[in-house]
Amino acid sequence: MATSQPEQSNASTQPRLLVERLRQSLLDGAFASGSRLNEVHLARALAVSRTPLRSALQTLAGEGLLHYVPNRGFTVPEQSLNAIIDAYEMRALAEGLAARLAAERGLSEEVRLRLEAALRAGDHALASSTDERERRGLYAAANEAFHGTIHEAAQSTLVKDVLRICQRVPQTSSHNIVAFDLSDMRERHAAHRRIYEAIICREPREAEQQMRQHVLAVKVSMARWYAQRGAFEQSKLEEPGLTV
Amino acid sequence: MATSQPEQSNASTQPRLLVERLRQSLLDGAFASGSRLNEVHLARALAVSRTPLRSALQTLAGEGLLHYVPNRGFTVPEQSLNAIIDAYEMRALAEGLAARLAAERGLSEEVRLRLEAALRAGDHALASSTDERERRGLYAAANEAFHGTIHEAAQSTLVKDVLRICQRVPQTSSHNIVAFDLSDMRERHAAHRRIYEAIICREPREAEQQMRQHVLAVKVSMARWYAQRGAFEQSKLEEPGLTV
DNA sequence: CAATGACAAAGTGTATACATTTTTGGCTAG
DNA sequence: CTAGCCAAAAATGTATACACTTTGTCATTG
Repeated sequence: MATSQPEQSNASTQPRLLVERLRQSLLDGAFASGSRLNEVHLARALAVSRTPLRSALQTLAGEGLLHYVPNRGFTVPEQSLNAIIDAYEMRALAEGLAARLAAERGLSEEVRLRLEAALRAGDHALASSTDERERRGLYAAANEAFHGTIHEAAQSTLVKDVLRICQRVPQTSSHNIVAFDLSDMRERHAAHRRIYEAIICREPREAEQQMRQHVLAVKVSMARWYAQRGAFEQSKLEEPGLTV
Repeated sequence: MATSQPEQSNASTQPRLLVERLRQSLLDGAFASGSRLNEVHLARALAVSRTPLRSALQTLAGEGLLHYVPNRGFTVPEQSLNAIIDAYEMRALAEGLAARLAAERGLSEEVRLRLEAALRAGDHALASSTDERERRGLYAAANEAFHGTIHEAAQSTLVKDVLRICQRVPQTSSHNIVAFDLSDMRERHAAHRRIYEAIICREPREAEQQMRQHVLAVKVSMARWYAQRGAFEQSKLEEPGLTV
């Protein structure tokens, strides 16, 4: 097939692209929790052969986004409510560290501009009178841009990787803000601004503290939302380790 | 080859075993920092074909233990001194969280016994009059057992994975204690006991605090050691991002 | 009728051939 | 003598065939 294909030579190779696509799908919850991924079917669906697909799956398993059992293939891990809470605790610490490092090391001009752009995008999302659905989309993008920029500003591959791992639980992904109502969003946005100021003023402790509280506040919103939704949508709510 | 081999059917498959072996080698520094891993040579050296080897390499790349560039294969990432420091900061937070979770959730009988065994092993290592080299080995094992047991006790896959990532920097691996002298070891051991007590007494805050301080103390020992050693062994010590 | 064992089907694991890309070494032109 | 280019070699990427393992089904048996 490789010979018959025009091969656009995108500088990126198949496994790399597959990792991206699959990660996105997994975070969007496109695959049922606990389900097995059939290599043959999936390869056909993605129009690649098993080899590059397996490469991608192995990588994702390494990241913890998939679970691998030797002769039984790859499965989508089931997340318990406990795991989601833990993920937020971990994320709060890691994002806090990222903010602290950013404050310690300072922002390059380019990064500072991007951070400010993200804040303005948040302003815009909250000010716009568009429908609820669109506002949510806009704010999610601004939110993701804000956090992503700080992750970069920390200039630590390790911290960035840890944060990626923390967001492997779809419910903690920063572009997933279903749990927010409008007042929540306003509060989050104000927190973003406080964090930004602490970083700009080079106050590491303050930046870390603000960021931690911010993420923990998100945790509470999320937990509240799940408690409400879970109450009538899913009756299998039993400790310990209820799966959502 | 699969057909000619007796195939001991160890319930574990080749890639799995390879991941273990390679991870160990990488953490032990068996491969030069920055070097490229040649798939053909490595496969021959490990007596497997390229396919399972690549599986293992992809997984390790997913963990961040290797760096992968599309048409250029796998390389051992170079660690800057900054990266090592960051790794300790992150590890301090993650281990602290693990200790807190362990204290919150309590220990099963079996885990508690293992933790106590690790402490006794530490006692033994410090009390024994064997030579310096053997003491170091014994203490490293006890240290690893202590921390590893707490990681399990936290009962969080995510926290465990984060900790594994933190230790991908060889210099932060808990079985790597080259930086300790005897008084260091005694101090670390005393800290272990305090952490153990906080967990047993179900005091999450205290456990987290003690663990954090403990890991940060290790960071200082390590940094001191590198500063001394680096002074005469490597002259390329230049900010920023000096590679060790 | 339930339990069990054998067989078939499906799925994963591995080896290998070949395509594509990168690297290397030498050659020529300036 | 150096710079740049071309071809050959080496290394990585992908497809595919086949081996092995698991799983599901059906018939046999207690």
